[in-house]
Amino acid sequence: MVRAPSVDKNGMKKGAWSEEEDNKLRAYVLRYGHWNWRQLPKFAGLSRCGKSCRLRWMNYLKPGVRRGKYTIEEEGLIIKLHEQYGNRWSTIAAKLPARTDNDIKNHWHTHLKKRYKESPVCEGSQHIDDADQNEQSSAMFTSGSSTDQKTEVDPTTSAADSLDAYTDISSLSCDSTLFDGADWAADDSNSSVESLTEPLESFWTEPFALDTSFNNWLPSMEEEFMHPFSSFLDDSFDWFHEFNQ
DNA sequence: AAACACCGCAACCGCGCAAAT
DNA sequence: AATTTGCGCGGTTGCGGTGTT
Repeated sequence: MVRAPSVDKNGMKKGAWSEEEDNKLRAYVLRYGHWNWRQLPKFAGLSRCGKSCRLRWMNYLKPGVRRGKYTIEEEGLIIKLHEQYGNRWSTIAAKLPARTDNDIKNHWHTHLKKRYKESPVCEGSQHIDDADQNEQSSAMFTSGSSTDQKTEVDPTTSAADSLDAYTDISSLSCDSTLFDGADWAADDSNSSVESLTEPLESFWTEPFALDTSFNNWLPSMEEEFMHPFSSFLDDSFDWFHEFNQ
C-alpha cells in the first residue's frame, strides 16, 4: 500500500519509510524540534528531502496524530465543514482532533464524497454504514442542512466550536510528548470525540515533563545526530575559512 | 486457485504565500 | 523593490491489499 523505496537523482531516498528512518526522525524532532525542515534530514542522518521528512512527521509520527476508523461524529463534521470550506483540508483538519489534512482528504475522496453525491443533505447522519452506531451522536448533525443554516444556529459552527478546545493538537508540534504511548488506532471502533478529552486535559493541568520513553533507543542514535546549533557554528566556521582562502 | 478489477492510503509533486535577505 | 528561501497546501499517483469472477 506504499510506494516502493527508490533513490532519486540527488541520492535522496523516496518511497516508503522504514522503521529505522521513522525512529531517527522521531527522535531527532523530539529532541531538537523542526527548526528547519530543509536542513533537518542532514542533521538527523536521513537521506530524505526535507519535504518528505515534514510530511512523514506531520501525517504519521507527530504525537497525537490519530489514524484509522473515523467516528460518525468525525464524518458528519467533515461533511459539514466541507460544505462550508470546500477543499480547504487544512482548515477542516484544524477542527478535527488529531486528524491530519492528508488523512481527511483521503477519507473524503475514498468514502465521503461518494456518499455525499448520493445525498448531500444531512448526509452525515443518514449514510454511515455502521447501522449500530449511536443514534444520539449522529443526531448532532441532523438538525441542520445547507438550506436552513441561515435561519437557525449553524450546526456546523456549533459542532465545530464545541471541538475548538481540542483543535490545537495540530499545533502542539514537536514540543509536546503529550500523546506518547497512546495507541490511537487501537480502539478506534469505540472511540468518540469525548474520549479525546482525557489526554488533553492532563496536558493542560499537569506540569510539563519531558517524556523519556524514547531513551530506550535514543542513546545509540544520539551519536548519529548533530546538534543543530553547534553544527551551525561549524558550518559558519567552514564558510569563514573558505571565504578567506 | 488464478486472474483480474477495484479500493485505500502513504507519499510525491507543483504551486502559492510569506518571511528573509 | 526584487530575489531567494522555506513552508504549507491541495491535487495526484503508485502500489499493496482485498474482493470478485
